[in-house]
Amino acid sequence: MTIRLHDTLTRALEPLHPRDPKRVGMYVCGPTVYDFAHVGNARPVVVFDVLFRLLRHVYGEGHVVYVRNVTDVDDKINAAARANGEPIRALTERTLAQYHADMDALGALRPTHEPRATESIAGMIRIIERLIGAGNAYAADGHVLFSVPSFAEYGQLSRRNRDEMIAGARVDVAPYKRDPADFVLWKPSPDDIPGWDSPWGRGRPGWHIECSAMSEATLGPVFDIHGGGIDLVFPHHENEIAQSVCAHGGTRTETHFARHWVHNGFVMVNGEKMSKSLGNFWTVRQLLEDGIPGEAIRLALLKTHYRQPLDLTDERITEARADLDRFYGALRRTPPEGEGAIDGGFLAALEDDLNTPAAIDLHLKRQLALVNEGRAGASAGLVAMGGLLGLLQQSPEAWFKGADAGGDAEIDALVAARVAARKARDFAEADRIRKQLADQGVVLEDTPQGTLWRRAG
RNA sequence: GGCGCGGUGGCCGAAUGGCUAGGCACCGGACUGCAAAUCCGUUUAUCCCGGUUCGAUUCCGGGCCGCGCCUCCA
Repeated sequence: MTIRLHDTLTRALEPLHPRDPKRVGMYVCGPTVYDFAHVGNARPVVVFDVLFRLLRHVYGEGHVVYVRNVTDVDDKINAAARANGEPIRALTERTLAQYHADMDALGALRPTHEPRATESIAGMIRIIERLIGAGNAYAADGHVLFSVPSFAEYGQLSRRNRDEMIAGARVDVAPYKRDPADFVLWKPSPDDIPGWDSPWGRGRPGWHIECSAMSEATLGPVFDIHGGGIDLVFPHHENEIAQSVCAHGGTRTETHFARHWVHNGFVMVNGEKMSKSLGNFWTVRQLLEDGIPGEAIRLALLKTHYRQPLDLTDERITEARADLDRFYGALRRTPPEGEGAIDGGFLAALEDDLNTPAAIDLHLKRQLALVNEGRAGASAGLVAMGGLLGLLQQSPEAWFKGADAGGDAEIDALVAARVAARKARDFAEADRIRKQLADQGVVLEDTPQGTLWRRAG
């Protein structure tokens, strides 16, 4: 079966036919590194990680190139560094390291390439020069601007026309723009702001140009999938298309740039949109520090289809933890042996526009039932299927007992004492110990193979 | 104001022009020294108003509500 993905360009499900099945290319817009990643940043990372895993499964591990950029030059970065009184480079390095740690905790694989904007300036300048040469851009007042009227297809992705945008504009039009819709490719930098020498003087790139340059450098002018959050459709991806298509001497998006556009929906928290003024920003780091396992956050994100709006709530996270308790509980009682087989229905659900809710609640849960039933090979299948979702890859002991081994020996001793009490049919003592452990958040489970324990969330 | 997305049972959440996923929770039962885990069983739905149709939750129109974007917010 072919993978089908919803394409923002056509607003319909489109079969994925890679240009080269030996080299499937995917570009996803990455973080601007000035602050901790919040759950809204985490959703595209997890969603496209699942797509990456699916593509690797279908086309082979070595045949998928996944690129996620790092935006390390940006006016928000400059402002944050100034506010912190720290060098820009220190801020971006520290934030990127934290980003990596957080995304690792969510079980996201590292992309094949992670180009940085600051290391891609030369490529940006080359594209800007090409655009000027082709009549799609012009220098004015130290800036270089993209001429939107020069690109007839402009607005196709977001389905806007220029009249509507001008009517709705809420920002004053800069005097050096020939057309109100024109956007900045390059802008001058004063001495106290990062800048690079260019044919137009010392300056820095506009926001959109970096992705045009980095995707071209890593994937070539035309590649298969471009992804990101739905809020990037306009203006970022619209402008990126204009730049890249025109720089590649073309007119049509799907023949001169990304062939499929995939966008994930917005995230809300406990029924409200996240905002700094409401003080309800859920950073991944904070959730982890609150003791919520990254895998539970990941599962909570994947239990909603990626294009749907997602309301992340405390209850959803609790439910995801309970799900994982069941999965890992079954794997603990029935350890997997050998290579697992991936259920056809499960794979078909993922190939059908990444239907992770169906894959999880229908197929993965059914596989869990098979494990509990004692079906041969079911455990290995469960782990293999989980692997496509980036789930169930740790040992059950690690899941239940946590990385923190402190206190394990003490618990083991109490469990042993209770086992002895039960053997002596001293149930009062056995129950006393159970209660004592329960008060510590430790839940016991007597099985034919012995007594197991776990730390409850 | 313009453009776009969404509104399914207590909660979550797919799918679909008719054959009415699934999960979680709840309740009942089995099992268990007691639990936990597991298994079995019961219950609840398609925002409102029109239209098309033999038949709509699904298609079309209108309304209400929530959300996003409208030049640098994932």
